[in-house]
Amino acid sequence: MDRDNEAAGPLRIDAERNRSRIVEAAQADFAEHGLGVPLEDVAEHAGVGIATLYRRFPMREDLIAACFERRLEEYALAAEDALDAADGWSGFCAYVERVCSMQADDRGFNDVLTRTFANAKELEAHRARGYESSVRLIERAQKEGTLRADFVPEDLVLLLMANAGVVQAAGRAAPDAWRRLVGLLLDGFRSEGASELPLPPSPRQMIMAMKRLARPADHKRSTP
Amino acid sequence: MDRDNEAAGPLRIDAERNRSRIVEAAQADFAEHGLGVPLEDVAEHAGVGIATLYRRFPMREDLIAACFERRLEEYALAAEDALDAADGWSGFCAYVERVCSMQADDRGFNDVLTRTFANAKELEAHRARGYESSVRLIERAQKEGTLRADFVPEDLVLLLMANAGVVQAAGRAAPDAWRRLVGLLLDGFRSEGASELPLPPSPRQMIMAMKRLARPADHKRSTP
DNA sequence: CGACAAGCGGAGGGGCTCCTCCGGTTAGCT
DNA sequence: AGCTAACCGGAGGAGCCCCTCCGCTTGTCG
Repeated sequence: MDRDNEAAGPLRIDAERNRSRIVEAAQADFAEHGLGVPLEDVAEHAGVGIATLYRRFPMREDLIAACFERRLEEYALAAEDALDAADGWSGFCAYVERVCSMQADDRGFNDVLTRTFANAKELEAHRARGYESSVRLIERAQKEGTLRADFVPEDLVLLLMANAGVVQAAGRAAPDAWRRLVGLLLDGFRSEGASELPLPPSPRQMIMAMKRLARPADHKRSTP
Repeated sequence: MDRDNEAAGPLRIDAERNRSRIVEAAQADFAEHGLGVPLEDVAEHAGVGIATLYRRFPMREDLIAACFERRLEEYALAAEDALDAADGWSGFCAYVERVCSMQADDRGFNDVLTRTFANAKELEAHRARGYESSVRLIERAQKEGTLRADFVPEDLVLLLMANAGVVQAAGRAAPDAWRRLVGLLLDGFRSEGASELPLPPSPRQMIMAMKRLARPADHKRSTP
């Protein structure tokens, strides 16, 4: 946790209790409505005043970090677990499906995955860990000859973005739509019958894109 | 156009001029910022008062309809053109690339494509026309044996949603990222080496999803 | 040219959300 | 028990955007 990141001793027990309630409420609200949920709603669902929420989490990003550290750790673990699979391809597939499933289950996490957080060290550390393992996962499956040779790590980010789009658009109306997309994409990832592809975006470009998404939001996106 | 859909004779010439300006400004703003752009900005860019905009387009959807009828017609045409291609597969690929390219070029159109508009007959008519042609495109490529046999029209909607996600996330930071995704997906669409897939969402489910997106917006989505 | 319908635009009320200020409350320590 | 620092929460200003009302302007037609 990052509770005591800012000097200052441990919280008073009532404060600690409120903090937990806030995080729990936020996890539920983020999961259901995405990262843009009004903080006043979170405070209300937690049964605390809005000021209490702001005192504990001065920036929305702080609350997001507290809510998603676990999830991002699981994300990193998914890649590490997949390295233990019997063969490279099944490990790769299991990884992809597990991560995309996490996206489908949590609308907030769906947002988190394609965004960077400048001031949340733990979050970014987990992301980096997951990234490294996924690179090894790719290499292993490629050496095995099952994953297409021109596959690069940025393609995984593309997969996350694409899946985010489907999860976002399909929502509860078609809760399993993402599985179909992932199935189709995995067939595209096979080296068997792979055709020449446009160049992938560069790592730098992907990072820029993820940074861009972290900003205020150009304009809400949906019809208000 | 739908200018005179509501009885009432032709507009006065100054009014007609203002109307055109509004549509032009809106096309630009929608393309750049998505359908959620503040209408006050559109009015300002058009050089008219906000009241003038609302008088001519009482609902945001009216303005959207006026702005995107052409684009949606082009969308329908893309499928019809593709039916003229030398073979089924290249027609199918050309269609997919053309439509996805349109998404990448216009953030508003990107939103329009995965949404329904209850009160915009022309728009929905074009969409239906495009849909029918795309079904024939699919059948043709399947009979030819190049497109996987289990491909269904809903998979095209999935493609649009996935591409929307990439376009949305990558934005200008990685303007060609979508090409890579489309390339990978097209490889997944080939019948060569196709593996068994999860069931596709039903047509009804896709329609529900597109209707859902048309509503007020559950919660803005991005961090405010 | 003159009258009047059609059109114009800005002010402003309303809703939503962010975030802060400050007077009242309470845990924890002696 | 009593004190104090830590904590609480609601009121409310600020910003953004939606949409309407209404007094003024202008095209059009006799």
